[in-house]
Amino acid sequence: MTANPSASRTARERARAELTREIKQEARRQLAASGAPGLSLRAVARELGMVSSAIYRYFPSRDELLTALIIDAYDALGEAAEAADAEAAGSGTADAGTADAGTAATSVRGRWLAVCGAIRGWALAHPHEYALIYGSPVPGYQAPQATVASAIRVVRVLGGILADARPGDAGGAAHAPAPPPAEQAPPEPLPSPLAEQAALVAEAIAPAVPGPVITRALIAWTQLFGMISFELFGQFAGSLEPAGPFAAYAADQMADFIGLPGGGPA
Amino acid sequence: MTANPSASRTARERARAELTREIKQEARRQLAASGAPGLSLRAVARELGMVSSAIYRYFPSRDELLTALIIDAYDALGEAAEAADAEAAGSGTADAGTADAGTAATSVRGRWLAVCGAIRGWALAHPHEYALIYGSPVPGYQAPQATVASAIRVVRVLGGILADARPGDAGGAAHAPAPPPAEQAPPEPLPSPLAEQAALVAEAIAPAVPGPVITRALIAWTQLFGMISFELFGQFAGSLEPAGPFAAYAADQMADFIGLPGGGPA
DNA sequence: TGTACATCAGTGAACGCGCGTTCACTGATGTAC
DNA sequence: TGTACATCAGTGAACGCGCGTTCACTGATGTAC
Repeated sequence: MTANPSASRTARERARAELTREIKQEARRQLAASGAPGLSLRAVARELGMVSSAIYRYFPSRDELLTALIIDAYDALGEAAEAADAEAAGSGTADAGTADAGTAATSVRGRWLAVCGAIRGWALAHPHEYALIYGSPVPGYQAPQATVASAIRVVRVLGGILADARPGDAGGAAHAPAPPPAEQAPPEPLPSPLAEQAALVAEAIAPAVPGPVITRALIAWTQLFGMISFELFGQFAGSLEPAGPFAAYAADQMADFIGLPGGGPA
Repeated sequence: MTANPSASRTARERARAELTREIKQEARRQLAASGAPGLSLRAVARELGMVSSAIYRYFPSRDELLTALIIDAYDALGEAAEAADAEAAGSGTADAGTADAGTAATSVRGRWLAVCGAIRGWALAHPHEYALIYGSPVPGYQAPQATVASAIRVVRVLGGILADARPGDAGGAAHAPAPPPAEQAPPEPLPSPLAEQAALVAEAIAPAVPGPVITRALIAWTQLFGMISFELFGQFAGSLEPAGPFAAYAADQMADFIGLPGGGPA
């Protein structure tokens, strides 16, 4: 059992990967304690029992560590959304790709509600990571381009639902039962600068979905995250707390607003 | 012209008030440069040409200064909203009280759009103060109860519009022209825990407005601030930028969503 | 109007703390012949 | 299989910096008689 080159290289690299993970994990713990601006390389090292300079073998600077945490957070949220979508769609596998709606067991509305709930659920479970990616930007820190690929995942899930709801309504088991609630808007065209922006978003996220629908979905998107931020950041204190019922109601209303089939009396 | 007691007391107090103002102003400048966590009493003092300990004659601690800035920001935003509402309502005075809708020259829809625009405008003009009050909470800082009175002002403006839209539609010049766009929701009652919450909010903000309408307005409220936060915090980068057209469209759509009279083709 | 006293703004030094990052180093792990 | 060399993880000391807050003080401003 002599070590062949690739296996031994993996041995060292495995140790490296594990410590990298531990550093990020400890950093997340500190994030929860004192927020992004309070994240300190020295404190992380201290907690891990290493000398502060050792961290630099793994992350060349504090900002690089922050970037890694941001990407991880976007990915975790994206995964949560994808998993909820896949489960709601009835396919046991977590492959939440674009179409494949032939095996869908639930309505697009059910998927929408499930994904909204999953996003909120993740945010409540990881409030400081949520704040890291959707809160005020860390002063002096500029998120590199590398983060956008992960940031877009959750949006892509919402776009996928939207796309499935449209061309022939492939995802809709619950299409017939109730009358479409508020669907007069799509005919009206968008004002000029917005129409082009919506077309670009559609192209990236939900092809063939008309501009007004995309725009309404973007409104719902901002509503969802605005609501979650308000809940987490304390704006609901003394009024809408606990916010669960409001969040569920809002998701349903926004499903109507976008024009997803189904709805009506619960 | 000997100084009488009250005048001389005012002389010293006036100096005190002015320096207090200057400290806050400089603190705001630093907020813009390095964010809330980077705000430093020493740096403020340095910039004002005083020794760092002198600040303690004016603010007993860093947190107290932060609190003062937060209250000022809420008040500034509230004032901006009130002023926009008053102007849209046609009364030249800035008295944006509850009713007095008899002299209203514009529709409640116009007031809604004006206030949404003013809120966004203030946020764009003061991004760091906006982040201070609507961004991630400053770690280790707990906003005291004193801030809520100011925080509620902007919500009260929106509630006032809502209230004016309802009982006999007192504020609506543009009520007749277009058919009410999406008003089937109000009849349906809210689920239990939400209904009570909505009733409490209505009582504080817009009495006599039914729960479903209040709830829709709260959804619109979260949408508005979610959208502004996304714009300021960079989530629209590369898609909805510039965000003006989207913001205007969204405000209009949300006016429909709440059921404000008017609307239709622009 | 003048004097004795109290209040208050601002000073300067100090306390004790933590931070990011660099650098020359030791010693272990892996590689090539 | 054994040896000589290269790579890499982690050490410990140091650099230079800024922070919030306290404290005894000076001197100016205001107050009471």
